[in-house]
Amino acid sequence: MEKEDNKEVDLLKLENQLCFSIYAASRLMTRMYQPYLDELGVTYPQYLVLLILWEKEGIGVNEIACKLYLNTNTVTPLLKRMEQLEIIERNKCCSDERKVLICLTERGKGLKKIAQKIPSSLISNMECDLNKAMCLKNELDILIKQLLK
Amino acid sequence: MEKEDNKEVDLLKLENQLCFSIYAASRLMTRMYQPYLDELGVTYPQYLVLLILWEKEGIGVNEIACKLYLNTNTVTPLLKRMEQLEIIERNKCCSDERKVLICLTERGKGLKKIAQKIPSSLISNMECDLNKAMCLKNELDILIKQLLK
DNA sequence: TTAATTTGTATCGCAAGCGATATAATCAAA
DNA sequence: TTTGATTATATCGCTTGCGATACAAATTAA
Repeated sequence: MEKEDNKEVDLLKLENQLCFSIYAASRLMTRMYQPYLDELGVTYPQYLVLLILWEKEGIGVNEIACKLYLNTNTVTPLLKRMEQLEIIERNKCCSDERKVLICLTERGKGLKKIAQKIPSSLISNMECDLNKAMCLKNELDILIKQLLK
Repeated sequence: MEKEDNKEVDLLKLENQLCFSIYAASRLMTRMYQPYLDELGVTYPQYLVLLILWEKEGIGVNEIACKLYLNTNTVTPLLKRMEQLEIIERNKCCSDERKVLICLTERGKGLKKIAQKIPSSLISNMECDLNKAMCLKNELDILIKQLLK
């Protein structure tokens, strides 16, 4: 009985929260990226948009939002800021006037070359075991799938 | 030579970013907490502050910020909002007038009872393997230690 | 004791992130 | 074809989150 109670109490400790570990790791990771992002002149979410666009251009706002698991009302102003920075272009789709298609500018394309070194720099920088990192990523991806259900 | 290039390109794909998995998992986790937090009438970071205060009261702003790996300029307004909600009290420390000591109000203490069920609800809700979850948490905590260096 | 430094919080400005809502274009149905 | 529903994006208001800066209390050095 009392054990049960203690168990409940333990589960409410900050140090036992999986959720907090994810939350903290996320912010600390972004901080680790900061110097590289400064070099690119973008923020972390903007960098994620670039990753998508470097793979495939001419996609809609919603497709970007889906890939990032973000709401469109987060992505819309994000993209507008990137347009201001002249990294991307936003053009109405001819066949469907509701859609806004996102493309890279030459500047946006050019940033890819600078970004190439980021992943390897980070890996060597924090001397992490690549296998362990991949393992961690797999477990997180499983969790994400669960959370999306 | 060409293989090397492809490798670089692959590392720049969104789907291969450990960082993105952490970032996405973090936001999706918070969304999972949302209904429970609504019941408490607090946000997720505010909930984390409560977890700390339920363990130990009368601590300073900086101590809270350190535990959460947040900057004090994030925590200060957060605490002010919690004061507005009458969940906590902010009182100047007698022995050191610079310090602001944070305590729970009766209301803040009372929320703990409602929160007790959150961890177990979440666990059963997303039918996750507790061992796997703990394993994931351990790996994240190792990562966090690395990032804090 | 006075001056310089450190410490603890707070303020400002900006970029997310999201719930709620709005708006226009498209599609479906009557 | 006109009405109603759906889709795609945008706007609003609020809370983080953080870099830069400010400021007062406390500590140290002189």
